[in-house]
Amino acid sequence: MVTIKDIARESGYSISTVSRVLNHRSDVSPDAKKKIEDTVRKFNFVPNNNAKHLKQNNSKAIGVLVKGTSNMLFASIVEEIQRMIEKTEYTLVVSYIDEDADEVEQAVLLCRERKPLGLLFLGGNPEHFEQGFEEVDVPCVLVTNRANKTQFESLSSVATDDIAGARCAVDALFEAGHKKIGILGGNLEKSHTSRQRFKGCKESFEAHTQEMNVDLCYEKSRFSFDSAYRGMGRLIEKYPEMTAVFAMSDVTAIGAIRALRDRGYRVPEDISVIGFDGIALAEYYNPKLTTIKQQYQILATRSVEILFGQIELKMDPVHELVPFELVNGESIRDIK
Amino acid sequence: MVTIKDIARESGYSISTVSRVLNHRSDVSPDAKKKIEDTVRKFNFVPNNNAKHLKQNNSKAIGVLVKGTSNMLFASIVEEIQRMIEKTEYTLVVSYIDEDADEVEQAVLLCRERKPLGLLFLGGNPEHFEQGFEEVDVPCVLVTNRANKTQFESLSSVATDDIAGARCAVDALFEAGHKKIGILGGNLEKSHTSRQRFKGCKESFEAHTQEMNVDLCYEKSRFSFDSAYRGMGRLIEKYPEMTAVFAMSDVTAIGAIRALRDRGYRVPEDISVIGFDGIALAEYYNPKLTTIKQQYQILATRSVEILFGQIELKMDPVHELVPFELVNGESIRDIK
DNA sequence: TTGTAGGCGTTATCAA
DNA sequence: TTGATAACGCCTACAA
Repeated sequence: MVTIKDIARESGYSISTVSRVLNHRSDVSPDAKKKIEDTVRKFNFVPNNNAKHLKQNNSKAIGVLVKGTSNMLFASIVEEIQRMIEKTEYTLVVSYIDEDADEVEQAVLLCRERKPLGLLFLGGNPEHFEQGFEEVDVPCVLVTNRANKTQFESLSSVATDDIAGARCAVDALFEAGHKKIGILGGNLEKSHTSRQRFKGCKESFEAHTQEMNVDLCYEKSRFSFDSAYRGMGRLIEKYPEMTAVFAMSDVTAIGAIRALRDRGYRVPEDISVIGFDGIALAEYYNPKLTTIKQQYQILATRSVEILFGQIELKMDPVHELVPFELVNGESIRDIK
Repeated sequence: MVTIKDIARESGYSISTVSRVLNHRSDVSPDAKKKIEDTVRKFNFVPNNNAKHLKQNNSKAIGVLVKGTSNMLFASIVEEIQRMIEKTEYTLVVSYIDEDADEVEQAVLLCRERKPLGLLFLGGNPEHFEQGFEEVDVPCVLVTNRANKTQFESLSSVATDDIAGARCAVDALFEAGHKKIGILGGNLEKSHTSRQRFKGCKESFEAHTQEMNVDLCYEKSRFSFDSAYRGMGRLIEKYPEMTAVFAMSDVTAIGAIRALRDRGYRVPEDISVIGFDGIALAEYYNPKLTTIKQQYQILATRSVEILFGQIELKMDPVHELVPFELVNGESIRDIK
């Protein structure tokens, strides 16, 4: 392994001068700079990160905690974050955890092990932050969930308004004349997102003076194709008069539609389905999914910007909402 | 930050003894062991990885280079690899690169920067390895592509037989009575996978004594929904008599089907489509995709096993084939 | 502008 | 069974 020492020896300068050149500092003569850069290239020298960070005691790493592996929206957001980070000197440490796991626990571990300068939570339960979050001593941004009610000095959030989004989705069903509406969502005890979207559903039901019988119309599933498939099976069995379903994610919607078709229902002719997220797949599916589109690029961009603001400019945490959009596909039938 | 020094002071032992306990060595008295472990717990001490690796000059990291971000098969494989690695003391460094990029270049960089103990290539061009690969001095496994013709001491491969798989796919189309078959695949100059699958197509054409007019029946696209959508548009325009298409991935197939439907063709009534990969989505799509299923779990498991065999047991490289499977969906129509 | 020397947190060698 | 102490590769006062 070639070290800074070798470069010093070969170039005829001292270790410190080499170090200065490596760190692009100004107090070096052009001569020294050139000579040293040449030998660096010649020997293909790359500084040892461990040694560097040992001294500086920081890792220039940004941690990303992704909740749920089948979440295609998160996949797009991660991709976008990656694209932004790779242009900087930071590196990304991505860690996937189960959609029902406690992200704060994982965050504490990640901080201890990798010493990141900041953390991005893709999905996450604001309530989890109430306990244990003190141990996380770096700036964090909760992405796709609001944390405006928490009072942490270092926790920002960038999210879509889940309540309004879900309400908009269910409104769309009511406006198409549907009254018997089922809901296929996550675990209301564990998933804050699901709880928020469920609130939106309730608001819509109330606004349309429609009773909601939760036991009948709500069915729980994870955010994956197969779990949604099974969930939809249970839902249609207990609520066969249903004419429309709000699925709390596009992946869920697709699992649901498959389940319906396998039981002989046509979508949207017999049953309408609306999704949530607006992933790329939505417009390639048959039928094209009508869905609430989260602007994943903006979510990603703003998250990273805010995190860097907190890390480098010591800015105060902010809580932003990113507007959503109702995308009209072919999965809703107007029965008025 | 609490260091090994603090633990030494607080426990009343020396740094060396603490280090011994930390590394589970036997030459420590039970007394010392207990006392030190207690103070470690009390102070929530975690060893500094940088210092550790600086000294040991290894990082216990496994690098994963993923070619193509929209590749859902790779996503599943990565997930599976993650699941395996997280049970070990190794950590994973995942890096996504463009599907047409040079993975060996990236590998060299990754090695220099992170000093991984081994590398997993998800997708990759055996030809790229011919130049520059000497610089990669750690064991590697090429996943989903065969490298049996290369002669590197440290390069294994675990793959599906792309030639046979593609041949099987096109055979299925011929056997359903199709004669005018289009192919939607990758860049034949840059993608080894595409080239292999294309070979399989040719074999099938020959076996069915069918002329292949490449200019007419082949169209190029990237492995993403939107690129496939546009590619299919071009293909159907230049070859409107086509009754069946072999899409070189399921994602491609879905983009293609959307393109066909948007132009008024029904699948499979008017045009049959067969995919490749067998991703989860395939059986949730409408129509269910007929496809060549790659066994991603086995691919992932064997890759990791082989890599560890090379790293820890200094085993020789091996080149394995994992069997594929024709999954019958609803996207092919029998026109005999 | 350059060089010397000390230290970052850990492991490993050697002597006690 | 323990404890000094010298590395590991780099950065950074401070001195020249």
